[in-house]
Formats: sequence, structure tokens, C-alpha cells
Amino acid sequence: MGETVNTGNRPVRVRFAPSPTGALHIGGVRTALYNYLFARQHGGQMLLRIEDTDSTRFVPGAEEYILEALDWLGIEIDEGLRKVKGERTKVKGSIEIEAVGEHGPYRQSERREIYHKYVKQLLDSGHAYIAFDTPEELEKKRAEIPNFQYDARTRMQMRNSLTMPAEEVTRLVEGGEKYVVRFKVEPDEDVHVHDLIRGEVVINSNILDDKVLYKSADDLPTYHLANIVDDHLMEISHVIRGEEWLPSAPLHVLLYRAFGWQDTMPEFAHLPLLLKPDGNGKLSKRDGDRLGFPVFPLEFHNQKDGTVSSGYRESGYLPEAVINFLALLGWHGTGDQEMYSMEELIRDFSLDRVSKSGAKFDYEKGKWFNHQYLQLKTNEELAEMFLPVLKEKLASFNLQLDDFSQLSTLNSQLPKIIGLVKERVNFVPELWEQANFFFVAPTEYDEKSLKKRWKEDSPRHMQEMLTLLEAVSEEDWHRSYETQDDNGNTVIRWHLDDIIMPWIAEKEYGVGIVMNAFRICLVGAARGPHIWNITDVLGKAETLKRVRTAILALKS
RNA sequence: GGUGCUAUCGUCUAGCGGUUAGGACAAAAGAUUCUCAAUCUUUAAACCGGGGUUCGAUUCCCCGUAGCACUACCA
Repeated sequence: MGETVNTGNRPVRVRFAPSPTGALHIGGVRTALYNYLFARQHGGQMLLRIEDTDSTRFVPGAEEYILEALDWLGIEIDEGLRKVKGERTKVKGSIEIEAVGEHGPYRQSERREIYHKYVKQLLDSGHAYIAFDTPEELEKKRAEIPNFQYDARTRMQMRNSLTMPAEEVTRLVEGGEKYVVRFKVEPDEDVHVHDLIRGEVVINSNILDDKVLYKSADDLPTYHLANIVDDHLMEISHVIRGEEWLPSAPLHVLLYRAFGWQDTMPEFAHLPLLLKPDGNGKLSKRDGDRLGFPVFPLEFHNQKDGTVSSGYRESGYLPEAVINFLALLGWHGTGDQEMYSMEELIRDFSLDRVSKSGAKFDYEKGKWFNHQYLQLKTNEELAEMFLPVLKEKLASFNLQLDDFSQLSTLNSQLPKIIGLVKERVNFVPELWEQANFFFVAPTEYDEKSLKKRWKEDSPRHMQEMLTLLEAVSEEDWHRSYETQDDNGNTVIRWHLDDIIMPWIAEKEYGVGIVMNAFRICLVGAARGPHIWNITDVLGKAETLKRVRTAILALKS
């Protein structure tokens, strides 16, 4: 299995380089994951760098969020910025961050001096020039001239160091005039980009514009310059990123060349996009809101615009399920395997098995994965995860506290209860919907169930049953034994069955009508696990109490 | 508009010239059962269109069509 890509003699070093402009999009998570899998498989390094060259889009807390999310998912960072290992901090969004490695700083906003040097290099070598055109002037130009592009055809009509006397350029720059540095793209050249997923991509340089590399207004480079300089300085061997970057890849190749770094230029791999589940287009936050599923790994409170975005973690997803789900959205192994642990992904992942086409985000399959991973957890593990939810729910029932005075007993029974209902839930919080009647006696009865299962004779049946059950000893109440069914399979039979079934048969009441009425008394509806499992957990006193309550409540 | 990328069941995908086109999610039916689920079994469901190349194309090439991405002093 594994990789057929030639990694050359260089050690594999990949990076995930998000912008701190908000919550980390799930597509970004997948990009990080693929980078991580690739690095681990080749015994390489996974770096994390923050690309915060746009000061206007910075969102407080976004950086912490990104690192926390990767940590939660088990995507480990070897170099750069990462969450300090240890106990989860109690206050949300206040995790500790550390920077490790010899290639720092790892925030681009802290690398200004470094970029200055390389901007100057490009300027001196004639690969770049200074331009004074204001955003307003450019906007006007675009409005006037259809398909206006700042390039070889138009640059000689603009206000820049190519068209102005050197002295004036110097005077303006020293006078504090705002300017940008643009890359001078040479026309009429076919630029070849080798992509590990798509093969050879060729774009003519005529369609490239003279990209802004640096803006004096905030003394920061733009993405393109910072990205190339940093990838080079950080000795990145493979750039694995989203397909939205493919159109600018030729520009990046040209930049590597302009710097004279073509021999150590990284390999490129452009990943297919994650699309909305319905219709077409890139998956966005709006789609999640509209269709009711998270688009982010963690819940995020955006301090900038006050919005709250739901997250997979808070929705009850297990990190391993999210990883597995995401891994298969755009990648597939050689066989029919669906369940992959992180270790198996690291072993089997390969870039040449990544799809070329975009993948619609299939939330239903994500649910299924979570269900699968939930079943793999022990009842004790699930109990621990469920406890906070349970406490919160019970608090909202404080009026009925008497109904579960035996709460401490129930707590000790929690793993058992979870074992009875876990196979029917996809998420931990759903355990409450499935198991609430174990903790709180029904106060109302489901109308549909009553209509179908609670008959005229039901109160009388329940009254008779009460008499039978009262006579059962505390020990017999919980007693069960192994026996054989008609097909010779070993099954568990409850002692209470031996009491109740013969009585129903003798009176010819019908098992369905009696047992469903009984179930309604205990659960409040025609649902839930096997009835004797319920009576076992509830205990004799609580069971009888619920039956009496129901008989009174449902008399009419 | 321009440039690029992409194209197998509703969805995620397997297939790398010859297959009854496979798996999974979702859907439907049945089994099971005191109920609702779960589970098990089964069913239905696809090669965008047209040209080539070839003895033979889902597969290779071209054109068309469609979808997407990019086209900022954002990343």
C-alpha cells in the first residue's frame, strides 16, 4: 500500500497554514488531515503556520480555535504553533499555545523583516516593481475598461516605477505615499505546474496579472509572497491544499523561479473541494445552518460579528468518527473498507488515490460513522460522556426530584442503562431521549400510543398484574436465567416472564395488549428496550408506583 | 466574459480495454419482537452526449454539454 509519489531525497515536510479569520471550516480540517496523514506515512514533519497577513480580517480567538480543533481531532503538530499538551483548559478559547521549531516565528505578522528582504530582492532583480495606483483608481479602471487586468499590456499606462522617473518614485516612497509592490509577470509563456493529483497543468502567463506582493499601508506581504517565502524558508517539501489554489499555482511557480528556488520548489497537490449536500457550490457555513448540521469542528463564538457556529464536538460527535468520515470524502482505499482508524489511514493513505472531483458533503453518512464508533465504546466510557448531559437534563426536572430519589442507585446503574439503549442512538446527547424514563417517571402519556395500546380493559389488566407483581420477592424481581428458544439458541429469560405470561395465556388477554399497556405505564409511550430490562433497572417499588400512577391518570 | 479543473447509482466511491459495473450511506420490502429502534436478509438504483482509436470502450484521445473554482492592496 502507500505512496508511489517520488518524494525525492528531501525529508517530507508539509504544512497546514490557515488564516485566523474565523472558525476552521470542515474543508480546512480535511486539508489538515490529509497533510498530517501524508507526513506521518513518510515519517515527515507536520508544520502549522498562521497566515495572518490581512490585518483587517483577523478574528480574535480564531488561532486558539484552530489549534484546539486539531488537538481534539488528534491531528498532531510537530513544528510551528500548537496547543500545549495537558489538561483541557476550563475557560473556552483560552488554551495555551506554544511555538516549536527552528524556522519561526510561525505567525506571518511576526515575520515582517524577513519579507522586507525578499521584497527588496525581487525589486533589485527586476522581477517586481513599485506601484502607486490607489484602490479607487484601480476600481475606476475596472469599471471603465472591460476585463481590465494589471499586466504586461497595461502596466505601462499606470503609475508605477516602470513609468515614473526613479527620483520621483524615491521621493514618493520616502514621503510616505502608500504603494504596493507588484510581481512583474513576463507575457507569452506557458507555465507548467506539476500536480500530484491532477498531473500536468499548463497556464499561459498572459492570463496572470501582476499580483500585489506587498502593501506599504500595513507593511505586510500578501498571501502569495509570504506563502512562497515561508514554504521555502521552512523547507516545505509538499504543498497539499484546496483546489481553489490551483489557478494561482502558476504564479507561485513563477515566484519560486524569480527567487532562484526552482530546484527546491515543493511538490503540489490540489485537493478536490467539499460541496454543499444539495445543489451545487462550495460548502459554506450557511449550508450548515440551513440544513441543520455543523460545518465546523468545534462550536465557535465569533467575537467580531457576534455569531455562534455549532460544532461537531458539541453536537456529540466522536473525533474518530469525524476523522473517518472526512478521510473518505475525497479519498478511498483499494478495498471496500469503510471504517478506518487514524493508524490505518496513516498506513493506507496515498495522494494518488485522492479523487479529482469535488465531494458533496453527505451528512447522513457522518451520522452513520458516529453511530458505528459509538457502539465501539464501552458502556462505562459512554456513561462518563453522558453524565454532563444527564445532570443538565435532570436539573430541568427539579420538580420531580422525588421521582428519582434513588438517583444515586441509578447512577451506579448508568452503564447498564446505556447498554440497553446505546445501539439506537447516533450521538451521546440522544441517550437522554432514549433513556429519560429510567430517571424520570412519565408525567404524561403519548397520545398515539394510548390510542393504539391502551384499551378499555387496560386498567383492569394492570390492576390484576399489580397483584401478581406485588407477590414477587425482591430477589426474584431481578432474576433471569439462560434457556433455549425454539431454534435452539441460548436466550435470556426473565423470571417475571414465568409469572406474567402464563397468567395472560390463562386469561386469554393477549400478550400484545397487556404488555403494551404495562409499557405505557412505565415509559409513557410504546417505545424503549425490552420490558423486563426496564423493570430490572427501575426496581420493584418504582415499577409498582408507576403502574398505580398510570391507572389513576388513565382511568377514563 | 476569460482561464483552469472535473464528470460511474440520489450521495461517497471501486473500476486503471474484455466485469452479471462492486461496496457503503440513504431508500424500499421481509424476518424478528410486547413497543420503538437496532440488527439480519433481500430489492431497487449509475457509466453526461457525440465522434474517433481498437477485434472490443465506463476505461484512451478529441469535441460538445454541464458543474465547480479562480479572475482583490482576501486567503
